[in-house]
Amino acid sequence: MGRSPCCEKAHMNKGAWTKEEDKLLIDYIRTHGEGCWRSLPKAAGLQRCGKSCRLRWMNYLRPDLKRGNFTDEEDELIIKLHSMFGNKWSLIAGRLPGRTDNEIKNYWNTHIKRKLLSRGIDPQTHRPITEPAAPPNPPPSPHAGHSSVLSPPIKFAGEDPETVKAEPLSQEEGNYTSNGTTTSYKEIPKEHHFELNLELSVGQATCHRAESDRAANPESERVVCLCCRIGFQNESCRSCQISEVRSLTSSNIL
DNA sequence: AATCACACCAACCGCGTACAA
DNA sequence: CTTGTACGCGGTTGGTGTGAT
Repeated sequence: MGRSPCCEKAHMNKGAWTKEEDKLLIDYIRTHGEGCWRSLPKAAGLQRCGKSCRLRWMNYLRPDLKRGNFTDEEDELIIKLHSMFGNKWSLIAGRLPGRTDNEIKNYWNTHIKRKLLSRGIDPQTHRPITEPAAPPNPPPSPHAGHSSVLSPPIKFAGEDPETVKAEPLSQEEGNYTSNGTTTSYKEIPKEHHFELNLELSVGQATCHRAESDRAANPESERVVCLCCRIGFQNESCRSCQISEVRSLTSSNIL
């Protein structure tokens, strides 16, 4: 038994959207807001499936979308985020205001891949192409309940957040180089590993907001929830209620 | 001017997941 | 617990534009 179709395709338009269809969709969402994509087309008078409407809105019609070329800063941020998340385009898009996952995915496949290859970097592994293939290292599952350490580690060169660039570590026989000194990867203290803490903050987490609490109780462990390590663009952290928009910097991550 | 190759990007497709019944 | 439905995501496709020959 196959999956039931998301809609009755026989009576649906396909292909490029017309200006009239765009207007119908925009007008409807302006009036009624997003949501219930399945019933939206009929309510809006569109001969499209809900999926198609959602995609059109998300990728093209949303008023907060930034059109135009990617900046060099965006390029570098995408590279950096891709080294962290892999092909999790929605996660990456969440860190680039006004950009969609589809847009970033397309841009990655058409521009950044080539850019990295020209630098001699494998776009998938973010390691020099001349290196032997590393053992499989899938990106962390968004559902992972525990911290995951990316191994081998990715180094973000430079202390200045403005100059952060994703660079694969020089790795010769498991060594890594940082600040001019070479260290066996095995000897690297755990806190220097590039670590993604994907634990969901359920219960009490001590965030930036709680620095004062921590000062009052120095024995308490400083735990920073994911939202504070990575940052939310458009919504506040639901565990610590930080509402400021935080830009991604190396200091947020490392 | 015609044709071809390539790049770009909007849109589609199928799957995984969340959630309600 | 199972099942059905809707949504969101990532991979892929196909149309269009542009430059080279």
